[in-house]
Amino acid sequence: MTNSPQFAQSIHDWMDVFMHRSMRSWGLFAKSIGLSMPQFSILVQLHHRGAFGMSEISERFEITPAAASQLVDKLVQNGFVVREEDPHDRRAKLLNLTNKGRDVIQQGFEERYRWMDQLSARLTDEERIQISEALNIMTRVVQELEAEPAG
Amino acid sequence: MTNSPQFAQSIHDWMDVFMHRSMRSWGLFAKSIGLSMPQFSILVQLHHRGAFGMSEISERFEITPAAASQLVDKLVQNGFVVREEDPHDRRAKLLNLTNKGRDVIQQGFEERYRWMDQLSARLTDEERIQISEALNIMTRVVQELEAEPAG
DNA sequence: GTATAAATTTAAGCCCGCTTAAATAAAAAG
DNA sequence: CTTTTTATTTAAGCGGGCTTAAATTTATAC
Repeated sequence: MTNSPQFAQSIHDWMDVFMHRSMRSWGLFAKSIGLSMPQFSILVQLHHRGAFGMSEISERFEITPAAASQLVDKLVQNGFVVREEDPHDRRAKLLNLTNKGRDVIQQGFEERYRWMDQLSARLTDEERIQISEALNIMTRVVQELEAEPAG
Repeated sequence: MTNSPQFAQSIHDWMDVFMHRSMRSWGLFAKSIGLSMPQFSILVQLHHRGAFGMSEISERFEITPAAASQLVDKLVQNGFVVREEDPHDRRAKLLNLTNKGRDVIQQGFEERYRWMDQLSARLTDEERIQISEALNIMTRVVQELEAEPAG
């Protein structure tokens, strides 16, 4: 499937170290601000993709609409999210992050970045440039993939 | 803290797209094989770091020893993990993945890799080489960081 | 060897996420 | 306008993760 075994190997090695690290640390961070992982994941989605509706939550996380509603309820009660009426369909709701919600996610990413900054400190200028370019390419391609229909 | 704003920006952009994607997909995968995230995270840790004891679980995940014991219990009952006596201290237990446990994690990573392979297909040979080298550098540095005392 | 400390387990109880089933409200179809 | 479909919510109930408290077993200190 992969066009280059060497490339695949590099990707896989990187994902091993990276995922192993990030999975645990997100859990700890969510707990530290009193959010469960499902709640936190919803905030991350909202942060990344902007406002969306209840049905989208239940689809993307593969839970029932009832479960989505209840999860969001807690986020609303705690002031991370607001429920607004969809102007085009009064049955539907649009979820939005509050400032508090945005701040929390931002803070989570900051802490994750810090680890990468630590990593950065170990690199030569040349390596930093090389990595920077590589990541930009990947970011661009991922965004292209996501923008596509079957994405 | 970061030595180059350009580098930091690239890292952050990449983490945004990558984390957003991987957080959700791990959750869905864990659910698909009947594991909760906490259970699944323990398997990932065991896979990455090899055998370790109860106390280490409760420390690393910041839960009580009692909670760790109960979580592991379910993993044992479902055949993902075995509890063995620590030869150096008969009070302590050493956890190990069973073949089933190893397979499950392996499968999880495979599915994650597939996404990256999709990404790979969009790249030129030149880009693949560039990214491959960049990832290798980062993987090496992360491993160095982890191997150090204050890790 | 007795007393104390450490590693783990068991049990009771709380909160949370999830599901199903039923209710509400608005859009779409006829 | 009535009927049906769609989006969401509410309520009841199950199972799971977590905590505290108490019990068990083995190591360590004296």
